[in-house]
Amino acid sequence: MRWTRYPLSTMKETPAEAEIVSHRLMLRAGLIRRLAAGIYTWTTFGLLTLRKVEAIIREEMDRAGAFEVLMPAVQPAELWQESGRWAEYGPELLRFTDRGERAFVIGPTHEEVITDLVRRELQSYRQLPVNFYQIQTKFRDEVRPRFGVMRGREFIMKDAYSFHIDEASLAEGYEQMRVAYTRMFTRMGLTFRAVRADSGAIGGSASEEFQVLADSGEDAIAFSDVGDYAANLEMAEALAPAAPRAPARAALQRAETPNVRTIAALTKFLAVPAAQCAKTLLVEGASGGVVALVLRGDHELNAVKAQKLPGVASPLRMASPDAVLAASGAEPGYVGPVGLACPVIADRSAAALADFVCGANARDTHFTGVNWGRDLPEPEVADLRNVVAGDPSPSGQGTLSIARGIEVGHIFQLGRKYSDAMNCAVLDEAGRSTNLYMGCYGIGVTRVVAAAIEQNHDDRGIIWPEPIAPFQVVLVPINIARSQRVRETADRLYDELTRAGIEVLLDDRDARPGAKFADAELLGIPHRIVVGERGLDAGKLEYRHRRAEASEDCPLDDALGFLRARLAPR
RNA sequence: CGGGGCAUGGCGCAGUCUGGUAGCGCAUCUGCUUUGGGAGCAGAGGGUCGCAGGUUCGAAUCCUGCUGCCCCGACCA
Repeated sequence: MRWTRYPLSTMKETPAEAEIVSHRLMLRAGLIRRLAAGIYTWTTFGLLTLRKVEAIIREEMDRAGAFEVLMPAVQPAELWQESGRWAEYGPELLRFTDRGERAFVIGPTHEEVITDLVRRELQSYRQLPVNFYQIQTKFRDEVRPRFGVMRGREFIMKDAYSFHIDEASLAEGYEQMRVAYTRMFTRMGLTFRAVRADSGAIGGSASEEFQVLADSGEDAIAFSDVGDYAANLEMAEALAPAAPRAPARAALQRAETPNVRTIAALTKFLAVPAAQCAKTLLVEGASGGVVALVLRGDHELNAVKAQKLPGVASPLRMASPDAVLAASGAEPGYVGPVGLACPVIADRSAAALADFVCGANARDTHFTGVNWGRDLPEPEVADLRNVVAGDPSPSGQGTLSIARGIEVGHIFQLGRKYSDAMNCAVLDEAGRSTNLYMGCYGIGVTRVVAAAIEQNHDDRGIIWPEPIAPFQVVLVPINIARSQRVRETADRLYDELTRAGIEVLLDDRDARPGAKFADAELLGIPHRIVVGERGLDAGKLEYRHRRAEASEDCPLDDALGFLRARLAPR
């Protein structure tokens, strides 16, 4: 493509609304333009990448044996009333009526429509299992759309729904999707993890999120350096320390600690490591009263784990300062498990402490040399904390790292929720009507593009992973208006590379070199060839990969061969 | 939904407090010069100042209402 004939406009300045890198770069590079809150136009240029992502998804879904369909964006309310979600779904569901006052929704997802289709079309277990997918525009009236296309209201999603005669078949279908997703994101050149997720309200036995790793991600995930264990931080189990608790050596002593209310202050004041301190949090109990949760000083409470404990109120609520005073006799900052009347639950690591430091339940006082079993009863033990980097993996292999991720895909075993509600059944081998088991599998297609940028950029612009780059090569002729030699060489190269099937953007604008370089870097095209008088004199072109620090020479008479050796196979 | 903020040419902003000719940078167009890291000079085009009322001789500016958008907290692809 010749730049001067292409509807592409870049921006030097960033629109004020753009908060995160991918949003800024997508606007500056001209991939998207905003129409309304959370609603964007994809430009001709932006579509190049979007279509590549879609193509990879299609190929892998087809390879996995799924069948593409295209369902309507507009759906009748009756289906949603039948599934029960008309009432369950909140204001995120965009509802409207047509001229005949009939109620409709704009689909945020398509379980109802596909279930309706399948119950009409399939009659026999012989037609199963089957998986239908589509790539289609969805609408969710998000409370707070933000970050451009990352959390838009209108977005493109690949959603797939599989149907099975029994749970074993569902598990197989689910596993096939897991494999397909892994192939897709690998092919897109993204660094990602399949993460165990809380199957949550939807229910079902299994659920995994596919998270693209990026520092700006909204989700924290823990993953092992050995094997493929990965889980949401809330879900990752913190194992008990491998070593048994050390024997008590120190004597229980009372220490004056005026105005020392935090672990940080305590470690300084008494010159003890945080890992030798116990912090005691009082939370509301399930049936009134309070419960003491004891953690090591260097650990954080995991609210999801805590509120799952039978004695603890769910959702988790911290006890009020008054309740803390009433239960412990001290204000927050001096609470400790010694002599507490309320139930005490210790994190596995805290329970393994010996000779530890904790609050003495009296103002300006702590205990040192505290030991479970000797100075206070052995506590109830539970997993209460967030895992931290370096913890052993719950899989038993390797140690954990913590990273941030962007959720780009989610696969679920739904079970029979929709087939029961909507009476979606076939006849089984015995001729009995049987409701089907369902799986559902989503990918945020538009979000994938944003996530790819979040993961792959520098301060100059985007750095596209090659498989989803809008162009493979950018040709930058220097001083094209003056030098006929440069122009002719660039034209010839452009024709040659294009004929060879390479996607080339020729920057044939009469612009200064600096402006062209800056734009090429902003657009993030992986391979750059510079044509200039300087090089031509020496029979050379100049090549540089978008990630490379420096340029290298490229032979003028074999640019094609030179490039082919560097382009990713398609 | 609760809290805060913004709305002035395509983009980024000043002007609003203290009413009086609508301005700056970038971008765009023309000409000349320039050409290896976002050029210089000269000129040009482009704005119902979010919308509707009101106050006033006069409103971007003051008052009222509305709308749109952005940012901070509970979900999701």
